[in-house]
Amino acid sequence: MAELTGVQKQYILHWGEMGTRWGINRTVAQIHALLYLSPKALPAEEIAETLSVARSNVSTSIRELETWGIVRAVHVLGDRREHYESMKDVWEMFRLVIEQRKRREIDPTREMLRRCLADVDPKEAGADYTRERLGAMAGFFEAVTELHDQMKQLPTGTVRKLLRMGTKMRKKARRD
Amino acid sequence: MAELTGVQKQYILHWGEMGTRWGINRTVAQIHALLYLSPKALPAEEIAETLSVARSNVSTSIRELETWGIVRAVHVLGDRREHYESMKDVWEMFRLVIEQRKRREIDPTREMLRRCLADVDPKEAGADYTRERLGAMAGFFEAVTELHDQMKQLPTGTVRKLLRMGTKMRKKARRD
DNA sequence: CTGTATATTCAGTTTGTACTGAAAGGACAG
DNA sequence: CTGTCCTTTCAGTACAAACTGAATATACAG
Repeated sequence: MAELTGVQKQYILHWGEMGTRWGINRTVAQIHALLYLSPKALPAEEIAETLSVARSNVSTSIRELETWGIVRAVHVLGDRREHYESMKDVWEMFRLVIEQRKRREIDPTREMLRRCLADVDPKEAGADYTRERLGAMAGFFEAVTELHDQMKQLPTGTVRKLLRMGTKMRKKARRD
Repeated sequence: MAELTGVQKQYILHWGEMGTRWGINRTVAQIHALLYLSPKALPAEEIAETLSVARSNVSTSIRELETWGIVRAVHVLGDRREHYESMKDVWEMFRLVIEQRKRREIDPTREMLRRCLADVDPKEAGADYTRERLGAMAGFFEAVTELHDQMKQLPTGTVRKLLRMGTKMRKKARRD
């Protein structure tokens, strides 16, 4: 893995770009991309060299990937260094990330909306309007939460079944 | 709307924070929050004052919201200024944003993956492994695209029906 | 036309996040 | 223990994105 192939380079750079667009640090995303493509676990130093970033930067980035649960340290016989490897199951990887982003971002937003709804001062002008808007937004987030809870518990295969079912319902609706 | 109520402040600040976490400019998100809560369309200057940002900043931010299609300019009789209002249908708003983020981010990633798969050099060591990993990732993105296409064409009510159906299937699966 | 009100553009500045390298902190072989 | 190898922490720096305000463009009333 010392030298990257053209394809690897392309994938890693793109993945880094995607990361930034979704609020994920570029280097963190690049390291993940590198590990995902790597057939064997890599030591931090090799990651740093391959991506041309500081060793310490790799350390913190790896830590973040570990908190997501999509990268873990493994030990190689006869080597004192930690080697890092990425989870390879793509669906599971995204499930983990989505679950955590929901916890970190969706859930607090739901709470904020509830708090706001409770705090609307009825004496304030336009209180009804504010409640209406906040309520609509809250409803949406509740639905998203419901959807997520479903997905979380469905095995991958069932998601695919639902996809097919959706197709049928859509076709039927069009005929009606 | 000159002075914000406590609830409005809370909502706008939180929404700005959420924006940044998803790669959306804080001010852009705040302006959207303000317009979403506002019962009437607001002129740029009032937005700037209310949020304490430069008039020019509002101009560019509004432009971005317009490209998303979730804010539009309206005219008020006897006023030369443009007034801006947010779409109020939350589901439609998110549908628009998701559709465009898919176009800007998911689609290019799919293309990148296809290109990579085509470019894998069979002579290179580990070519099979690389293809396997790229293929798995590509499969995921294809599924996401499929899911999106379904959602896009389903009326909101049908999404809810699917949610309920999922619940039943899950309960059944648990019994089995 | 001219003058005024409004909107946009853009060069320069600010700000916050990411990154580096040096120092400190572990772990372990000998 | 001691020295070596590796990891983590952190203060300072670099950099990119966001923001400002002045200059410019545009629209329109008179």
